[in-house]
Amino acid sequence: MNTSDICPRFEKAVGILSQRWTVLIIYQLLSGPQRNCTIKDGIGISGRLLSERLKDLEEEGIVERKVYPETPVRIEYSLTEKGYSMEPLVKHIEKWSQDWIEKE
Amino acid sequence: MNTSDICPRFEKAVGILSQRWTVLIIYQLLSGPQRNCTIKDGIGISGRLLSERLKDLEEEGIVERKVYPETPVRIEYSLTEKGYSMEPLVKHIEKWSQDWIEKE
DNA sequence: TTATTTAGTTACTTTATGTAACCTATATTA
DNA sequence: TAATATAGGTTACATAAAGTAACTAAATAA
Repeated sequence: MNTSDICPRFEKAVGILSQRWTVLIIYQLLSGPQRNCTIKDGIGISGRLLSERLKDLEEEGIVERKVYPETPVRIEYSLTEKGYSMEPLVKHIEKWSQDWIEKE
Repeated sequence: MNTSDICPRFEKAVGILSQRWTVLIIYQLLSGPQRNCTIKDGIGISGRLLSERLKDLEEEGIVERKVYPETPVRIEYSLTEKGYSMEPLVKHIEKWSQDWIEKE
């Protein structure tokens, strides 16, 4: 039985962050809107998981999907306001890693 | 093929954070050294996973395990210096969740 | 001896992740 | 027209991680 008394919002945020690839996708999108294949090559995720994560992040209101009916069609993903609100947090993780993770 | 060009230290940090329960265990230990069962009840993790995570975190140098040969034996877990260095990060996550995760 | 307590393990089920092949739509080329 | 290429995405299947519950070990108390 789960008798924990942790704030549900905090738990939810932790749940988002602790899903594999989420932070790296947001990190990648911090350099601007980009298409599927660019994110893929940028962080080394598989196509299947990238589609799944982008869909999740869209549902969370963190990522936005835009279709440009050009030829060929262009589909671009970008961060929403909520997504950009995570920038300081992502940079904080990056900073911490520089200070506390040793070079291998 | 993984052609990503992400800083290995950042990747490592993200790997730690994105392991389920890690952040909650550290969060719980921020209120001071405590034993297995207290952490367990505090965050609602199963005994099996808690043991596994504490072992991982000990190996990462984030958590310290101390045995007090009393009767019955008391085993206490606490944050190391490295563990405490994550406090601002954890608080940052908490703050973000208050600002951006809606009540359900 | 028997029971109790706490930490931790074992065995098994369910869910998440990884990999590769395939589908669709459109455009380009032979 | 037919074959090829490209990008986004899905399907099918294999492996790894997480969840659940029962069990073990060590030490002490009744």
